[in-house]
Amino acid sequence: MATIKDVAKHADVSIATVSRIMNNRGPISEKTRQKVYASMEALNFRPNEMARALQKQKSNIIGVIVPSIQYPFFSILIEAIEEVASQKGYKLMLCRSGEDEAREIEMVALLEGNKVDGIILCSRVGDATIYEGKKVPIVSIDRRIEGLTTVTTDNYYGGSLAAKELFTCGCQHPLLFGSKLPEYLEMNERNRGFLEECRRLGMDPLYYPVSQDMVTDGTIAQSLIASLDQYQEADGLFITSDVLAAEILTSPLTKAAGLADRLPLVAYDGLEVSRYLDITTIEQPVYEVGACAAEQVIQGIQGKMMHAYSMMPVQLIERATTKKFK
Amino acid sequence: MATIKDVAKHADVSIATVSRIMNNRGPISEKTRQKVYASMEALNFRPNEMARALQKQKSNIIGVIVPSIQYPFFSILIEAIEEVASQKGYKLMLCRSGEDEAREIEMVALLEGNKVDGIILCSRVGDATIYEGKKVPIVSIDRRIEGLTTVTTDNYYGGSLAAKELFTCGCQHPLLFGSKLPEYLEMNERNRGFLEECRRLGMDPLYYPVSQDMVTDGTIAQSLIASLDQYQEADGLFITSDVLAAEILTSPLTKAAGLADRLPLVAYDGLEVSRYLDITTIEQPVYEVGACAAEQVIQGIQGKMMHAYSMMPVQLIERATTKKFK
DNA sequence: GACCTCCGTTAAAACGTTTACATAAAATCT
DNA sequence: AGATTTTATGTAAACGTTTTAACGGAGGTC
Repeated sequence: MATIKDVAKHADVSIATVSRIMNNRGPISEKTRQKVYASMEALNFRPNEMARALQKQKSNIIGVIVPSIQYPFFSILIEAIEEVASQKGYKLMLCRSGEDEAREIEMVALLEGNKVDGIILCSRVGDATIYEGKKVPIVSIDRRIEGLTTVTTDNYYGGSLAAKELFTCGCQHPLLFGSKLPEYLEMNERNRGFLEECRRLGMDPLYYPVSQDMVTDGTIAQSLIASLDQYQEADGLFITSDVLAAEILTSPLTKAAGLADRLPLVAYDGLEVSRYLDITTIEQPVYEVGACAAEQVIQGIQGKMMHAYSMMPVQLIERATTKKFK
Repeated sequence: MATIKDVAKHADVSIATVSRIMNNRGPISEKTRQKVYASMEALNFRPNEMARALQKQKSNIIGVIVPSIQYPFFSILIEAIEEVASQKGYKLMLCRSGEDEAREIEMVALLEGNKVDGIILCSRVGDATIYEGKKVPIVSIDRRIEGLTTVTTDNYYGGSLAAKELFTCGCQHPLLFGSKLPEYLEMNERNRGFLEECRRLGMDPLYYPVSQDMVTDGTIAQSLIASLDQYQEADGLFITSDVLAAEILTSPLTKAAGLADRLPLVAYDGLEVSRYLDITTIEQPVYEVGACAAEQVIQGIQGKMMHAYSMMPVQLIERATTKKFK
């Protein structure tokens, strides 16, 4: 691969001149400029971005850390981030933390070692105070971290929308079926919003926390059946993710139980799958969250002010799983 | 951020010693080793990977180019790639080409400029001969490119499986409904395999090519209805992607037409959505394709031999959309 | 002609590493 | 004890850029 030296030699100028032409700085006569362009062309020259980054102390790389890549929420997020990043001249270094605290910490360190200019972090676990002192701008998604800028959606309102929707279906004892979450996650707000709104509306909500294991090992439908056994009075369902709801609704177990016809259901996320299965859901503007995070982190990189906290709106998408109960 | 110089000064040794300790090379007395470790600890030192890459002429970065990030096929692929890459000490630089030829070329050049050690490329469009001369190892997914190693699945067999399945449903005039594809894409083989197998079985297949636009602008169900109007004799459906099939099956238009009850349907890909909607499909081992591509590219990086061509098996997943016609 | 200014260019020192080579000290052999 | 090997360390030149400071020449002013 040709280097700046080769170009300089070929064009019979100094490397400084070539560099200045590449970066449009300093005065350059039109003649040399053309000569150098020609040489670049001839040698098929591309500057070595690593050398550049080293010298300029700026890599134009944004690091992204997600728990999973293929989970639809995250893949949309990544797509959004890449779209605004690439449009503003940044590249993406992608890491997967797998919901593992140690891995997450390691990924941040790895990105720092790779001198990324900024980091977008979807942290789900562990103590986040370690991120406070960092000099590289970090944007956290869906988790408030002291000192970092956070982008999230209005989970509390989303939860309350779900409650209202079940209320209009005539529910008295809606069952909240979703992961037990640490307080510090914004997602927890959707549970809180739901439960509080239920009480405000005079309903008597039930809560059946599920563990992450059930989701991955395919016993989730089973536990729903179990929970309905336990809470005989349950007359409505709030399942806190579309994917969870899809797994449950399409399981032979729940189909046999005629679940879909017996209980109104509201899910959460607004992913494609909810549309395919005609599930009422609370839609989050996932794409916008990603875009906002990317914009924020770039602001930070450029030394401009970042928001401390951005919250995007959510909305109810009314579909069959509640409509047919009205 | 502390550099190797700071560590050297702090430990009162030369930077060469620190470097040697970092890389476990050359003899080092236990005493200095401990001293240096302590200094690294104290200064919270992390080597600058860009400087390292520059010097060693090896970045430990693999570039990945996909048309879209959020399309499930690709997000699974990326997840698989990242899994084996990170396990072998490589990082990922992720690019989105958006099915755009110019962008794709630009992305390859960009990755070269960033000195990635290898590239995994999902090329869908344009003339691929430009990639032939490259010195960086490139693995192409689902597209044969002269001189590069290719990883794909047995599309021809997949197509023929679909034909057989429709045959056992008693079809005589199955309709192939899928994107019109350039010859050079392996995906085209699934069309060929389907059509040829149909003829071998004595069926008389129909073919309605769809354009990419219909998929994105939501008129896909409409065109299916149109195609069925045109081919009144159609008595079975092969839709060449799960997502397409899902869009069609869940559209109000086709629901009204009672499509699902009238025509047996085989889709393609084996994505989650096919399970949710209980669609018979041909499953591709997407994860394994990604893993294989990553392994191959790493082989190439290490100067070992790469396969010229790897083909993974596919399998029929029989579900409701054909079962109920048997 | 001496002095200044501007313009175009270059030489050389960074950026943070690795590594070939040199060297000093310690250990082993006569 | 001296010669030789081995072990541990340091010096300095790379890697491919950017950028500061310096420089030579052209043109203008006095």
